[in-house]
Amino acid sequence: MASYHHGNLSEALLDAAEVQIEAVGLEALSIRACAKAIGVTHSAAFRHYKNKRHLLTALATRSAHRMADAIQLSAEKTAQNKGFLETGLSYIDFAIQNPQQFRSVFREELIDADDGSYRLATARLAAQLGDGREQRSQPEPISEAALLAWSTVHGLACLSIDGSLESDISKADRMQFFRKTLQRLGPVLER
Amino acid sequence: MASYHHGNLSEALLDAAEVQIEAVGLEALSIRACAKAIGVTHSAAFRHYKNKRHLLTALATRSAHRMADAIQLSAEKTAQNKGFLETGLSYIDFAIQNPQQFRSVFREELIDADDGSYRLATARLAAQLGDGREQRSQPEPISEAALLAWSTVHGLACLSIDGSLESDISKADRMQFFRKTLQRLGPVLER
DNA sequence: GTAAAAAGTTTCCACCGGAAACATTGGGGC
DNA sequence: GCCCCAATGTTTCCGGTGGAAACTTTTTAC
Repeated sequence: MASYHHGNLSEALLDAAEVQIEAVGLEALSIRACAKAIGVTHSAAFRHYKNKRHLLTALATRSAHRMADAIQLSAEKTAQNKGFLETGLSYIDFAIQNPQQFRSVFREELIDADDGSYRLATARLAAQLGDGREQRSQPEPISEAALLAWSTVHGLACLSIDGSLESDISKADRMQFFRKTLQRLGPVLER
Repeated sequence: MASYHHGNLSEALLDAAEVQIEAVGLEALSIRACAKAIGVTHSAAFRHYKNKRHLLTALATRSAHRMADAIQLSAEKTAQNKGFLETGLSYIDFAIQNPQQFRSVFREELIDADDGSYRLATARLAAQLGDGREQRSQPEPISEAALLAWSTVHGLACLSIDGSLESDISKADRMQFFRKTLQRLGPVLER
């Protein structure tokens, strides 16, 4: 106990960062505060992440997988053909439940977008939106229908957590309204 | 010349901020750098904006109006009934041409979202998307169709400037692809 | 058992946003 | 025409931040 070496500081830093961003916002994340929460000097963090951007990239990667997991889970509970609607709604739901984590995934100016595992995680996420069956191999470009679905869902998520809809739709019936909105998309999502 | 009093420092600060964010990114904006670019002490800025958040709010407000102007201009050049397509495309185009300005408009964690003139500016923007004819009076909630249109366009803009589409669509034929994508929406945008 | 590498700490630096106290200026009332 | 005051800048200070460098402690490999 209370050993000099923490044991799993890199993971602990991510945990602390996750807590901190949901508390104070993604932009206000501070390495020093994360380190202090763990009981370690801020310099220790730089042994595991060469700079703040690398920490945020790791956080974004983990968040992307969390999100993909949540979506996958909801997809498995749903009939194959009604997949898109539930997938889209759980995409939005994750964003609303974990706004800062969601932001961390797409805030490329804060992260190293070329990072391999980050790209992998976001590719997985994107593939989930491109309707259930479409298992894209790498070089094949996204289809029109998939882009339409993804951008609509992504737009709803962004507008929701950015507060731009607050004067229009109350939080209570937001998801219901979103469901109806997404249902409209159905007819034009044919391949 | 070279007078002690600048004359129009608040505007000059916004101009400097606009230049700086497109150069170094919205999150990296520094009041000190803006002030230095103008040739003024950083403290002078606080005479005009009580803190950084207020500066960013003013910047967001101005950017929102710039964007609304650009959209309005393109709408006026277009046939009345084909309005949505061109409106949406110019929304996206503004975002791609001025990514940091676009971000500043919607980055509510950085600005004072309750500010009156900011709300006015974003309301104007939102109204433009809700198809040409629909002149929303304040308390009337957004329609399903309008939300669908707005969120799709907004999603495309966000995904574009965040680089999430880079591996899928080259920049060159991006707008063309977006046009085709948005055209699909037409049939389901009936009121 | 010891040498090297891994993982912490301490100390330093430049920069940042912001507060406070002071200096300069220009405009309005007399 | 003068003077006072409010507006606008400046200087100086503070605590917090990311990051580099040098040092210490621990773990691991041989």
